Amino acid sequence: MAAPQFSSAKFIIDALRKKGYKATSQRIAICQLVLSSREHPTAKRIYRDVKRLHPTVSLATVYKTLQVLGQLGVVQELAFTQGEARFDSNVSPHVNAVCSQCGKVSDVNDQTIRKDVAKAASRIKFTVTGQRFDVYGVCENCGKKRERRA
Amino acid sequence: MAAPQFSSAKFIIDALRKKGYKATSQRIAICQLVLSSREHPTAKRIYRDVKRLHPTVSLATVYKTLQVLGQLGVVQELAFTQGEARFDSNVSPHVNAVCSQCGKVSDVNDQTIRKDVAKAASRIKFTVTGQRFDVYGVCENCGKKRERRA
DNA sequence: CTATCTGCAAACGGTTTGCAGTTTT
DNA sequence: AAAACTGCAAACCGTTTGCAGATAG
Repeated sequence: MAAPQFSSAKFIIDALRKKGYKATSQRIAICQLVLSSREHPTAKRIYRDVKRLHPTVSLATVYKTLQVLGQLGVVQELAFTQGEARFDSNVSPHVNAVCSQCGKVSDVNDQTIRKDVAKAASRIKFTVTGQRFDVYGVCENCGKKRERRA
Repeated sequence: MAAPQFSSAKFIIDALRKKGYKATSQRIAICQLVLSSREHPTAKRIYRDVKRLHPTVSLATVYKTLQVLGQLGVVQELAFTQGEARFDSNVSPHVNAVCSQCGKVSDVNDQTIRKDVAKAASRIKFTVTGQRFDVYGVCENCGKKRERRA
């Protein structure tokens, strides 16, 4: 069974209409950008990128569309202590490795997370709808830069 | 070996001075409240509580003290998509079970998280300084309320 | 005595909202 | 034709900052 083409226009239009949302061209463009990105982009980043296709698009529309994607369950918003939120289209359980030097967020897939979530939930009789697992620190690249300086 | 009395005045004053911070009475009170709480309080909540002892304290002082506690490494700030951040004095790896109905955040300790973090980090050569593991959903209490309604 | 801290009020910045006009269905 | 959406500007709200006076070391 092939994975569905989450970021194909057809798939997106269908998914939107199925839930009663209208498939406007701005919305489709934003969805494609977000769903095809592995960079955990911020709203501003998406805004800049979508302006290439739709120069008049507004940041408000980007935010509204990101909320729609959240409702569709295909994007998770990651709020951070400082600065903007990032939007993650990887919705399956995984680790976000957040570099405090360069800000990059990398996904590390790990099948055991699913079990951890289930175990923790069963211990306190909690019904799970989602999860977030971040590790904070320094990525390989920034670690090397540091060494060179030292 | 007994656990250190993280929330005793003496311990806090020592820890502050050791890092060059002054031990003012407001600061000590805020630290004691945060370090002894298992409720993952918001800044406003701490502000309200500390006002009982220090009626003239300001929200700004609360925020500044929370930053100090972060620097001391004894409190972690948890930013959420909507609403205020919460402050967690449980700094060892654990799961935060966040109820979307009542907003309560419960800790679930789990020794395997430490291993998961190490494993993910080694896979991408990441130097870890901290972590956050949330599960989102409905707590036992709110689940029961739901059942009753149905 | 000096450096740091407090409390106030104003600023900040990311996100949301209200609304008039437009587009989708 | 009705319902939903866009883009704009203003509002919002949690958090941070600048500063004058107070306090700790």
